[in-house]
Amino acid sequence: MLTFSEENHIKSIFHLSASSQDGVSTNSIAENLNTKASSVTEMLKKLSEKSLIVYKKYHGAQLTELGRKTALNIIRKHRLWEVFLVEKLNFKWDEVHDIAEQLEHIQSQKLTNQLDKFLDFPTHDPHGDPIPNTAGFIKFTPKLKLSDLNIGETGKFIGVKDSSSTFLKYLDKRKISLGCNIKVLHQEDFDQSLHIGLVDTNLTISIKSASNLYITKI
Amino acid sequence: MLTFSEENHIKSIFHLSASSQDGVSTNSIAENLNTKASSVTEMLKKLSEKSLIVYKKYHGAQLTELGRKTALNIIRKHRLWEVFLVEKLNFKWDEVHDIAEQLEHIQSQKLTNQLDKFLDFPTHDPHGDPIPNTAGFIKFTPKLKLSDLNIGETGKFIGVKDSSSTFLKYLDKRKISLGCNIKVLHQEDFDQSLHIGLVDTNLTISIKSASNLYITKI
DNA sequence: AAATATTTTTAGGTATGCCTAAAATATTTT
DNA sequence: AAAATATTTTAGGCATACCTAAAAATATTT
Repeated sequence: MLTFSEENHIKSIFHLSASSQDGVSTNSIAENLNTKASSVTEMLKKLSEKSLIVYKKYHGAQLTELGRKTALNIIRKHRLWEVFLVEKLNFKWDEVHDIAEQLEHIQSQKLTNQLDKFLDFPTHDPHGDPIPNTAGFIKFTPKLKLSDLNIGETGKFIGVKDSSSTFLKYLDKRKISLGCNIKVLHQEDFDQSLHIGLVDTNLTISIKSASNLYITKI
Repeated sequence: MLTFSEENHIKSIFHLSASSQDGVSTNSIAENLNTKASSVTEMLKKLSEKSLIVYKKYHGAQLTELGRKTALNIIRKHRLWEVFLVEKLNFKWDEVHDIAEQLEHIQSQKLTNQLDKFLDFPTHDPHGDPIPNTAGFIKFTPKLKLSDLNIGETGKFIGVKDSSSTFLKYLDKRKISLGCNIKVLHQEDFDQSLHIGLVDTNLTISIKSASNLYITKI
């Protein structure tokens, strides 16, 4: 049985591992969890003793296989609850994160699996992130960004990188929703902003926004 | 924002208030929460400072109006989640308590209300206990026990007093389920055990069990 | 009403999880 | 490679929420 704080650290290390080959730094975890480096150091020692991470002083942390399984189980719960909130309780996709942050810590294997079944075994959460299965297996999809497309190419919008509430609302306002097809029409020389085409409208978005949208070429 | 421990104490005081006119004793809370009297004393001071209870040294605690509202909100969440687990996720009525103990602490007014709506505004949980509404209003039903009926009288089974897993399983085994009609056929002189009649079967239950079943006369 | 028993509180201790400030180590710059 | 800078760890504190044991207050018996 892990504490909330232990679980949050494990999750943070998992997420930060994606973008770094070797150990995750103390500072990056601290920043991610809005805490201080010294607090993280303490926690890393504890997690190391519990065999959830490999920790070498001054050289960051890496999840063990057990740690990875643990992280994926928490992420599985988080994403399943997000689906529940959106599909069953009519929440918007920008409202679910904070509540799922709480629900992801509920301990009951049976609950998680029954919820999964109740939701008809969803494969992705409302932001397009894949949901790990019971065994901790997660479907890997290469992540192409809208900004990676060439002029004239079309992609299907399958997920967001930054799923902050403000960005999600920005997308809503522009009627850019998960699953829609986007064609890159033109790029502005001045600031690299993109003119894109949706089903029946064209609009302009910044290059920053474009690199927040995950796409598959079609 | 209250901690889990604070919420648990408030809830405990609420439940214990039902069976005692004046203040709830330190020891009874400690017993109820599986903790020690000294820990409870500490907590009572804190809750008193937060205006959730009225606490007089050596004379127990009583909820303030704010404390009562707080308790009812937690109980509302607990019971709604129990309904969810049984109705939507196919849990048995004896399996839901521990999970609901965790879920009752999730903070989101909107979540609670949307869940309520999703469940179609249930009035009672799977054990027959009433669910408080948003305003903290709880429907009072006089609690008659099966053991209070006279020989020959019939009652409708509407709730259990002790909803421990073992007792609920005992009822399942005997096919005694919420809502069924029970007629008291005969009482044994030797040990006061009751012969009762269900829809198509008769059986004998102890007087202890009979005083665990809430009934309305019909 | 005094003696005894019970309950409750206080005093002092422990573990967790956070903090700041100083020391130690690693990295980058010159 | 030495100096400067950045990162990480250690040391020492603080609040919460538990605990045991002793002291104080209340309740019960005689």
